[in-house]
Amino acid sequence: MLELKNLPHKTIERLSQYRRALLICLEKGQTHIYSHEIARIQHITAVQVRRDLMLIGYTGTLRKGYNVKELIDLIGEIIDSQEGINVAIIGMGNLGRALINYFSGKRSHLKIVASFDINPDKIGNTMSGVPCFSTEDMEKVIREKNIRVGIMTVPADFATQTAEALVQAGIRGILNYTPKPVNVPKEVYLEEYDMITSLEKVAFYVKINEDKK
Amino acid sequence: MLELKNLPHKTIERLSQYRRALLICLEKGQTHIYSHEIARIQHITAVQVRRDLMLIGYTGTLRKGYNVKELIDLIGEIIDSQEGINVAIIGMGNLGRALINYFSGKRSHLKIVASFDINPDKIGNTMSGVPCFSTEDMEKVIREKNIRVGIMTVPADFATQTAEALVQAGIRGILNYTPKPVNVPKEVYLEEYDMITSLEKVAFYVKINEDKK
DNA sequence: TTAACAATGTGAAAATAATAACAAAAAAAC
DNA sequence: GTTTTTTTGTTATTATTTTCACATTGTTAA
Repeated sequence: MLELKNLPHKTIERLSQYRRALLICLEKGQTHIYSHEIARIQHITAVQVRRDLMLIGYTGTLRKGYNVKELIDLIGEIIDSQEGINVAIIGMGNLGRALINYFSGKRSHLKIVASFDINPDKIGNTMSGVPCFSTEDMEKVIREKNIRVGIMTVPADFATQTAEALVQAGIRGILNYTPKPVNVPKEVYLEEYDMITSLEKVAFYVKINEDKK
Repeated sequence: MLELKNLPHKTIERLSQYRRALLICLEKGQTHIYSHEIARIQHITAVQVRRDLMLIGYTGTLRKGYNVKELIDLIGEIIDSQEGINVAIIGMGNLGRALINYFSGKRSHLKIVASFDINPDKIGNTMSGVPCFSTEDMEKVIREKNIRVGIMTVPADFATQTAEALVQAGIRGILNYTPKPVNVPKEVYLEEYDMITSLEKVAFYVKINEDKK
């Protein structure tokens, strides 16, 4: 059987991206797509696409390319959890709200079912169908709603305690958007992303490009 | 001379992160730090830290570690642009606002000097000191204010045209937060980040971990 | 003084990821 | 019906990134 565990991390990321491109193609009524078409959309090479698809065991049709619908379904089988995964957003600031709007209804297997905040004005409200609870009730709500992934969008000063509370509540994965790295036990999958780093990276390469001339 | 061009991309990202950790140490009055301390904060190995510092030519003191202040300054010399870089945010939705709050006053060499939107209610306002202009005036403002980096936080449907307009205005780097990949000429540095991909990746590894048991 | 320790710095090796090269075969062109 | 073209699938190669292993050397402690 296909060993999902051994798929390169980068391949996982690209599969998610291929699927999104493919969903757009499907909407447009396109039934087949060539590796080089996917590649052009994603700014990568066609070989890379074919290799990724090879790794997941998908076979296209020579000279016709890949069946859009089939490939979407296969990627879903690979990366999605069969029973779906419930997600919570912790911190209903601008970033938390951006994420809720952004995700709402986008992926059926990933459902944002709760948000948390400490601001009493926000608690009890609903946004894009997602109810906001008090951070104090986090453990209770996470267990009741079977929430397995938490997205942290709290201020940096609350990062540590939020991560601890999530772990305490039995969370299985954390996506940390605060600029402060957090520690979790190894059975919790942690992905950190820091916007300042991305911006500084862009600025660095802009500088380098200018020096070059 | 040190060849900045040849620093691995990953090293650049980590340097930005080391600096942030170091700034916190500096605030706390810590004068020296060991490689394994930096490593623990960033969830990486001490060897990785030492290797990165070796690449930028920084030498610590045996058994005392690295001088926090010196290292912060050196990282600044490496990744910052001497004359500073002006940045614009295009799209004043939740994400755009989150970024403005997030960055404001954080890095002196990276200044967000303008934001753009199509909503007349937002145009003319100022947020965290950043004035909002009409998207129609983008080229003019970007040239006048010497903006070199643009952060795209517009809805996906506007991604393509926004990127084209930025390129047209002579931008040198783009950080694209829309879920739609864009095309730019090779002299413009492009960094794309997609929140759905990150969330799907977390969900995937959560699934894998659970299957394992 | 000298042995043990704890840290840095780095060449070599391993792991991971991307690219090149090309065989195979369906479709199109002649 | 044969040749050319186009596209997939895959092996081999190269490039990048991380880790290992260990020499080196201040510092501490016996």
